Amino acid sequence: MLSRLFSEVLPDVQRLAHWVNDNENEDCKSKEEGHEACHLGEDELDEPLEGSSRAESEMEPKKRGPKKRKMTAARVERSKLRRMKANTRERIRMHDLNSALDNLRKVVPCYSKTQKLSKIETLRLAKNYILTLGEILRNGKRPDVVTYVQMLCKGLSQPTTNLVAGCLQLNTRNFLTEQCPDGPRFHMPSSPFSVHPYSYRCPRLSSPHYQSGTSAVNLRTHSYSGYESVYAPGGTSPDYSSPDYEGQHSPPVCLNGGLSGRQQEPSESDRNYHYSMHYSGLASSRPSHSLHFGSSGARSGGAHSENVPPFHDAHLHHDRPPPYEDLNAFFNN
DNA sequence: TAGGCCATCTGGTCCT
DNA sequence: AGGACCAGATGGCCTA
Repeated sequence: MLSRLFSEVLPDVQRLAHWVNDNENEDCKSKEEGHEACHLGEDELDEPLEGSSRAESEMEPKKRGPKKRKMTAARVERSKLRRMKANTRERIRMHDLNSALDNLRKVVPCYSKTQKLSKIETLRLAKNYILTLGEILRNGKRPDVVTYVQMLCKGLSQPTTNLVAGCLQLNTRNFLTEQCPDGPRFHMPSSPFSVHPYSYRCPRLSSPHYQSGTSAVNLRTHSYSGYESVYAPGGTSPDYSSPDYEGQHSPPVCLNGGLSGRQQEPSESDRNYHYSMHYSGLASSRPSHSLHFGSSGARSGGAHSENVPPFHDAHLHHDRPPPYEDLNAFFNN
């Protein structure tokens, strides 16, 4: 399934190649055209090498390394041209990278047109998403919605966590109540997560779009230290101890702050309802749970719209291509 | 104003 | 020689 998930993204990545042709920077083009027309003179073919004169070679010991060529005007010009071409290539390369990142943003659980996740947050969320899906397949059952959000939000900044939780329509109070039944320790009996004592805030994502007024979702997530416990109930967790494991470096998250949002505790069915909205593509055969709200459905849903003002254009992916049908079938079994 | 994020330029390294 | 990739530097934009 995961391979099919990747194959979904792969074409997008491959399409990036075409971007080069479609998005050639006009001004760079013209610059280059101007330089292409520049004919390099014959003089540069037999340029004298710096310090190559007999007198110099006799007086000074030979220097190691490539001999420096005298920078004639033609050589300087050609060097500039080379640099400009390199700059153009680099720019295109970075644009490709950003396009791929945009495509990735569209397939991770939470997508907002107006408030994009930062690059690093996108990568973190994507990683968590893949791990979560893998864990779901490995365990053969749906995780609890709280666990699901926790898994998705590991290592994410507070604003991103808020966004994801908002996308999931997760009730803040309920989440925290479950997560920290005995007060400020924020330690779930069912969760072996440890809690980091400090928080990481992303200024951009902590904008009102993410945390506006009553809808800010304040969740306390956990450091990576409890990863194995969550992802490997059967001891089959990936090796998170590898040196390159991002959890070592990513800012630990501790989401705190005042609670707001809905005052009512959602019922179990309510929670499942929210949960399955995220899985709507996965559980569409459940009439009471499937909800196609896309970018507007969340608002039209009415019952939950008051909980998601900052995420008005954020949506989950219910119109996903075939790879998600696997999970759909899975969650309907 | 500080800090985060980003785009771009640039020089270095590696490979063909 | 030239292209791909990378990382550092820099400046702009935005938000708290």
